[in-house]
Amino acid sequence: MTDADINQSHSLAGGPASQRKIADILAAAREEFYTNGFSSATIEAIAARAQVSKVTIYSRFKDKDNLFGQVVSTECAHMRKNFVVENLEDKSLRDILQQAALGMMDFLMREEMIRFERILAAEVTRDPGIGELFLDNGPRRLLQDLTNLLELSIEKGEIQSDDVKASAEMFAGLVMGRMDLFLRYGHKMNLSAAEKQKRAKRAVDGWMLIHQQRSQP
Amino acid sequence: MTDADINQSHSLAGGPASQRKIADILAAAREEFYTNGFSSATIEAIAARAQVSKVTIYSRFKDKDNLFGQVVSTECAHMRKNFVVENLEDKSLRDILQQAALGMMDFLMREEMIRFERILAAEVTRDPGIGELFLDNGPRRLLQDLTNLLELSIEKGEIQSDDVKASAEMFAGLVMGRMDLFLRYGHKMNLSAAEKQKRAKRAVDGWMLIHQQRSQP
DNA sequence: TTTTATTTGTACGATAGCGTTCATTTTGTT
DNA sequence: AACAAAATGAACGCTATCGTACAAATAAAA
Repeated sequence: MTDADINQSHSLAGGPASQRKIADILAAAREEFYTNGFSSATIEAIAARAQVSKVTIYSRFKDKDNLFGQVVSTECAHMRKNFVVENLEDKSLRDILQQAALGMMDFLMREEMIRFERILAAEVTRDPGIGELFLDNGPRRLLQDLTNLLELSIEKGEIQSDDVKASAEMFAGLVMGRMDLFLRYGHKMNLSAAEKQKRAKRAVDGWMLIHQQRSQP
Repeated sequence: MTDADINQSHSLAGGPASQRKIADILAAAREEFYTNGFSSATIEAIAARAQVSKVTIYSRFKDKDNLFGQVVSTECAHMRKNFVVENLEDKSLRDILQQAALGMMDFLMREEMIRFERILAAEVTRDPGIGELFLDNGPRRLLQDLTNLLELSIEKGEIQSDDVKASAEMFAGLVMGRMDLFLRYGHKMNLSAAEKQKRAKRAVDGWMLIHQQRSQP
C-alpha cells in the first residue's frame, strides 16, 4: 500500500481531508523516529514535518506510544507484503534459492530496514510486545516461508534434512553472514549486483552441498 | 578487567577513594543505559544507583554523552578480552572450530551482550563513531581471529578456500543463524548445553563439508 | 447559505532533566 | 590536630516536551 493509496478516501463530513493527514503524520513520525529514536523524537517535530498541527496528531493518536506503535504496525504490514519467498514451480531449487538469496539481501540491506532495526531493538525493553510484532511479521514469517519451500523439495527428494527449520535458518545465516550486523553499526558495504550474485551463489552452493549429502547427523 | 581491579588504587590525596566511585558510576550508568537507552536514562538515576551525588558524576565526566562513551569503551575493552578464538596447536581443526562455535554462542547469547546490542545500534545515527568502536572491538576482531585461524589451516592443506574472509563470515553465519536477531527482539531461546553442542556440530560439519571440496567457484 | 466536522495557532500547566553553584561535610594525608 | 582534596545535598536557571484548552478559521456537505 503506497502513500497515495491511503489518500484516495474523502472525508465523510466537512473539514480538510483527514485520511491524507493520517498518512502524512505516519510518514513524518516514521522519519522522526527512525532518525532520533523513540524518546528523542518529538511530537512537535513530527507535526512540523507532516505540516499538521500538534493538536491534529493528538486527535488521531492517543499519545506518543500509540503513534510509535502505529508506525511499527504500518512498517510490519509493509514488510509482510514486500518479502515473499516464491516457489516458482518450473524453476530448479537452485534457481529458486538463488532468487530467494538475492531477494533477502535486497530486502534486508535497504537503508530503511537498517534504520528500522536500529531503533526497534532499543524499544524492546520498554515494550516487549513490539519485538514480538516485528518477529511475527518479519523473521518468523521469512523462515516459515523458507521452511515450507524446503519441505516441498524434500518431498520431491531433491534434498535431505533432518531438521528443516534448522536448515532454513542455516540458509539465512549463509546468505547474510554478519552483513546485517555490520550495516546496523554503520559499516558501508555497497555491494554491486555482481557481488550480490556471487555471495548468493556461494551461499546456495554451500547450502546445497550440505543438503545433498545422504545423512544429517 | 573486573570491577574489583579498578578499586585497588588508593586516592593520591585526601577525600574518599575516588577510583572506586568511578567504577561504581560506570557500573550504574551501564545498567541505566542498558535498561532505558541513552536518552531515557537520567544522570540522577545513575547517581542514585551508584550511591553518589550528581555533582560527583559531573566532576568525573564531562557530560551525559561522555559518560555513555566511557561505558561503551569499557564494554568494548571487556569484550575484547573475553572473546578469543584460540588456535590450540594439538587439536584437530574440527575440534577447534567446535570449540569456537560454542564460545561464540556463549559469548553472543549472554543477556549482557543482547542488552548492549539493543541500545548501541540506536545510538549509531547520533554518533557513528560509537558504531565503529564497537565493530573494531567486537565483530571485526572476531572475524579477523577466525580468518587467521583458517589461513593456518589452509597452509596446512586441511581445507580449501578462495576467499578466507567470506569463509570466516560463513562460519559465523552458520553458527549463529538468526539467533542473535531473535534474541535481540525478545525471543527466549534457553538452549541447553546439549542443544548448543548439536548446533555447533551441525555448523562445523556443514562448514567443513563446504571447505573440503576441491574447488570453490 | 447554513450547518457541521475538522483543523489550526497560540497559549498554558505540569513535569522533568541537564548541568551549575555553593556552602558544608567527609575523609585521608601530613 | 591541622590541612587539603574530594564528595555531598540542596537549590537554581534553563530548556524542552508532553498533553490539554479554547477560540478562530476552514472546507465540505446539506
